[in-house]
Amino acid sequence: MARTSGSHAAKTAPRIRAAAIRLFARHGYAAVSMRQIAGEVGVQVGALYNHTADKQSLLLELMEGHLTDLLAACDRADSPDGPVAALEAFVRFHIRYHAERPDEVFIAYMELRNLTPENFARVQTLRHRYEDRLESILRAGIAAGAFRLADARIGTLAIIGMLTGINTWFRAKGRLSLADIEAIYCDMIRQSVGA
Amino acid sequence: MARTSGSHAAKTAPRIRAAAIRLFARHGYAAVSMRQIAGEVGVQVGALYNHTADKQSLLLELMEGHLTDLLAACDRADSPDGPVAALEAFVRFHIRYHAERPDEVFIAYMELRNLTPENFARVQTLRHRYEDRLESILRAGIAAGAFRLADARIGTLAIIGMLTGINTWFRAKGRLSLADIEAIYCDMIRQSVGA
DNA sequence: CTTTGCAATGAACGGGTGTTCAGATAATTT
DNA sequence: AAATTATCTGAACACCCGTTCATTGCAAAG
Repeated sequence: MARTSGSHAAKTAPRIRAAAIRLFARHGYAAVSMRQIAGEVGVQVGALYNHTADKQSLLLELMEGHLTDLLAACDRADSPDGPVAALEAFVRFHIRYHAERPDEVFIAYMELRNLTPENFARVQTLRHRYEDRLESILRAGIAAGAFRLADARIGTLAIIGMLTGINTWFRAKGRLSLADIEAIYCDMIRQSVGA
Repeated sequence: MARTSGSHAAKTAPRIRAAAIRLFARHGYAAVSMRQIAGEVGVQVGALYNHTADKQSLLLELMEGHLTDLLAACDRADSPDGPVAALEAFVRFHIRYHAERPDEVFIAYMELRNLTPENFARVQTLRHRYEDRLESILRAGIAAGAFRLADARIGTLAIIGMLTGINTWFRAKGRLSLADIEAIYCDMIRQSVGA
């Protein structure tokens, strides 16, 4: 039987992913070469291919990994009863989770066009699953008469867009802390759906 | 056979820009080669360099062109009196203007990292000038007591993020027309600032 | 200690990259 | 009609790309 623990793979593979995440986020998938990634890991190019089939698979793994982690964390987070409280919980979860993983988020939203059509479809499915969490909250709020919102789907896309935008400008050293921003966004989003 | 049929010589520059816009938007700056652009224009690679200094300058020209056009159009659009009406006018202008130029918008928001630091600063300045249009409206609304919004700057970034997100999913053939989306966004954004 | 087998090396493959430039040609000016 | 200017071609330059593979090294299993 092949060795399963203590082998190099257990250490090199995650390091390749970490290097790829940082480099892809910084310069973009197309602008980063396999040699750059290998250099960051401290290994020769060919060695990468012991851990990933090719560059495209590496990108897909990063995106799918990020999105499945996101969905799992979203399920783990408790969602209180009542549309207004559930919406606020979602907003706070989203902001916190995304603020902790700026590079993964950047890749997952910016490198979609560098996926092959099949891989794009897989990633898009996962993304849709996440958006559906929010859409369900909005639908429930509308049905309960708690929200004044014309369309749950558009509302979902608008709120997600608003939230994801944070990653493009938020810096921890900025004028406002993440908690400040969280509070402002909670208010704006609650108001935006008329609650 | 140098030069195939030279009558449209003076029209090559705009055609290069048009091809670059389409290709950059579709595949990304880093993934598009000068040979691809030349092929789309129907010309050899070397000919591109009669109209642009290099690939980086081409990207900068497209971005700066888009943003100066945007600012000019924004100034031309009439902004009614009163914070609520001014906000609605801005939202409607933004959605319409951006819906008409999906490729330019995509490039201006996605290819920032492929600009040299100097060029990035220039583009960022223009972008900030546009955001300031909205921020002024929000500030006036807060000062007049018409808006319930904790921070004008964060409000600006939140609303801009919400609006720019539209370009990532809007398709003219979709369930809702642009006018529908415009109406929903107007409501959501007005509500989001507490008006 | 030997065997086993994964992982890393280093070189090579075919092809693509942005950019330059001498020479050719068409349009415009004189 | 001749001279000038602007523009395009076609080839070349030096370098980088993703990927493959025979060879080598080395940690764990027996």
